[in-house]
Amino acid sequence: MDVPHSDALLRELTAPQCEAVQHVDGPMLILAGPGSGKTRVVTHRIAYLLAQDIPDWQIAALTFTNKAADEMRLRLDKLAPGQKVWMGTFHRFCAQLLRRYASMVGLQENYSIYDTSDSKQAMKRAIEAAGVSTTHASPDQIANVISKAKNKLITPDVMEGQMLSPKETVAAKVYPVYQRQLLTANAVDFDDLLLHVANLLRHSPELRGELDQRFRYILVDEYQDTNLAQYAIVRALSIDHPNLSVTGDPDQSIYGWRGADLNNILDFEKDYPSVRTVRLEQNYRSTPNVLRVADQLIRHNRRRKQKNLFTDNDEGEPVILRWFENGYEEADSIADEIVAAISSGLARPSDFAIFCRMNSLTRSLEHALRGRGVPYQIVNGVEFYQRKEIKDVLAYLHLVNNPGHDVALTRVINTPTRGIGAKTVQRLQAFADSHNIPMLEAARRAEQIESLAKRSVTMVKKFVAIYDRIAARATAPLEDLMRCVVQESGYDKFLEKNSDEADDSSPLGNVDELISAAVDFDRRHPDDGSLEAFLEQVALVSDTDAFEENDQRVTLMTLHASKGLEFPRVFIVGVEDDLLPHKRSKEDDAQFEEERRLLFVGITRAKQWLQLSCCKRRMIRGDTRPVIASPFLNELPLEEMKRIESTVQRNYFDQEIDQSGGGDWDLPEIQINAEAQGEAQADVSFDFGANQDEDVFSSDDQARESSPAFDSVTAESAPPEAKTKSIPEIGALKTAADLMSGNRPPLTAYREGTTVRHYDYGEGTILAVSGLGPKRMARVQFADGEHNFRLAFAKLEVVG
DNA sequence: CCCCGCGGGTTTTTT
DNA sequence: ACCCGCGGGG
Repeated sequence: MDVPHSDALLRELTAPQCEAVQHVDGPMLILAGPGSGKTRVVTHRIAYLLAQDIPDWQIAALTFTNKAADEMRLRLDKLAPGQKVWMGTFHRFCAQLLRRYASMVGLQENYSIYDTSDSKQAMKRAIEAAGVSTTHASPDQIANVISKAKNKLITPDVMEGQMLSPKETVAAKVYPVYQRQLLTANAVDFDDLLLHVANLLRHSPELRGELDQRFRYILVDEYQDTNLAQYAIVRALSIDHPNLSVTGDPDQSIYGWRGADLNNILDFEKDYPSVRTVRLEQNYRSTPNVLRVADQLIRHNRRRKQKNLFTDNDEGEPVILRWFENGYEEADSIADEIVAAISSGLARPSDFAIFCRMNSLTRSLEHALRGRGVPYQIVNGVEFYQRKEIKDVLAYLHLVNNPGHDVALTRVINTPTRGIGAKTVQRLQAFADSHNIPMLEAARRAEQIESLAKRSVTMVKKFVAIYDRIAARATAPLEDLMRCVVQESGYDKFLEKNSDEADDSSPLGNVDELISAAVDFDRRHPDDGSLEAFLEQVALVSDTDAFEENDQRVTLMTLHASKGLEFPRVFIVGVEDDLLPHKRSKEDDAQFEEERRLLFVGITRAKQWLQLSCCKRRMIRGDTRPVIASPFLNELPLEEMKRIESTVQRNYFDQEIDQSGGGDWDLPEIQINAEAQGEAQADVSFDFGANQDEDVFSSDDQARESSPAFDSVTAESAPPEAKTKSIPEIGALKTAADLMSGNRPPLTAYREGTTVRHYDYGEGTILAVSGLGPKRMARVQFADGEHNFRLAFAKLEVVG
């Protein structure tokens, strides 16, 4: 490791930043406003600690997302190359501790991490076993109550003794059963990762002392979003060596609904009386225009610490507040504007981000962008790893890694169908429950289960044989193991039957992509017990981790996912009552204030330009309903903002009557008629699969290559009238699409051994290609190392 | 045991 | 609009 020089680290830092960076021992609270260079301060401080000869293994930096940890690691590596400071999410930190001390909480080290849907399954089973009725508390509600309890470190026995609401009473009966079943399955849910570690530290003073000693310097990011369990963990690790430094901003606390406790940051100074508090109030990100809007808004919150945000940046453009007739118009207008800005050369797709309160609102935006050939990425909940075929294959792996994983067994025992029905599974489960053994064990003893038909016993035994053949390969490289799973289980035949070769997002293509992920993992982790590590990584990836920077795409995401990011130009849609603030968060002040913070977070992501919009009517669950503007809008400095109201008139059926366009908005009109638009969209979606989860879209040469209809699509999307009426617009559309694709050789031009050139990396050789259609990947060896590309979008020139 | 069609609930945000 | 779970027919 290269130890940096202290002096060099302090150059180019402001006085408060320097103060924070030079703080070494004792607790510190960094109140960091949005865009105040927080990551810079944290990385510099770690480098500073290293410069004081503090060993890297004594430092741990905890973040909320892997993305944030990666970013931090990258930046720290520039200051102190080769350092081995522990960086990662709270959950990963706990997962690793728990691997080591599993036996102390009754687990084995190969324990599984249940994701939300796994634990939902497990919960249903526990409810059944506990024999409670779900008429007054749904499984979801019960799961919620239990999750909240875990976040507050309430164990089943403690819960039993408390005063409880009717729902909580039901949950309290399920809770111990659920926990016992998890232990039998050698599994934990997300909350358990924290809970087990917190309990471990509480009940074992020796271990606590040892770890406190080991992790002498702890840094916590986004401290305003920690819950009680997380609080307890860092507290326990900071008693003998209270060198705990936390960064956060009470105004950006947006995870209260998940157990985050704002008091953790508001009371930090009480918890650690010797604390040094540093305020970072200068903003380096946004224009004064944006900042004033944010500040005016957040002043309306009561539970906060007063901050004085300021910036030296240029005034910039006024923030825009815009009304639309409905969600479609909103989406179309935004998409048009993005196209106009891109085609005029003023901006790149990656300059834009669109935020919304709910994932479902991205639908119409997606549609509008897709129709115009604008590439975009959606950072949303329905991710790759949630897909059925992916979960199926992973479930086999889970079962190999942990034969006690009952959720996985239930999932795969009849996938693909092999004559083991629900009744049989139920009987296996009952047998397993009564003998307190995993279901796989019950399956092995199928002949002992009296209620099972002969035929079922045979089928179950057959499954066990399949499993054993797969499990025999447990220590093989992941790629081999995964191919073995797909073959032995018969899943490959099942996939072929259900997959459409042309459809890129087909199950087959997805499984292929999973296998390439495994190949990639094998390559990066040649030695460590890779199956377990792979499964852990998969379990702990978050939605926000999917966000890719430096990618020439517009970003669509929820306001929650936007935290920690920044974009030159930001649209926030649906700033409407009952949506933001959300209907269900208006019960109490705390929730209402959290909604306000959510908008604050969104606003402060914008660097140069910001538009808030709301609609007069919005389609909700199928039908269109009138909506009113968000009460938060009245809290903004409206007089200095640019307000635009759509003047488009609509008839009863929501059809446009008057085309006079939108107010003082001076965009070129890029509307093409509705019919043509519809057709173009239909055809385009045919090429790429009408899949909402598809994270990339572009009408590039890929489409040309695979679709003979491409030319007619172009013709149809630009009807003759439109062509003669508004040539520049059509030109603009084309330019926008071209920008995304460039002059790209056909995908078949990229093969193993092909020499290619990349703008940044220079010349290189293709080592391997994999995947299908827009997901086709190439691994390329450049002078400075290997890089992976999505061929459909990468700027790779074929040399020679 | 498997497949298909219907009806009801549902979406706020996610490690 | 969409997803999931349930019931009936094959």
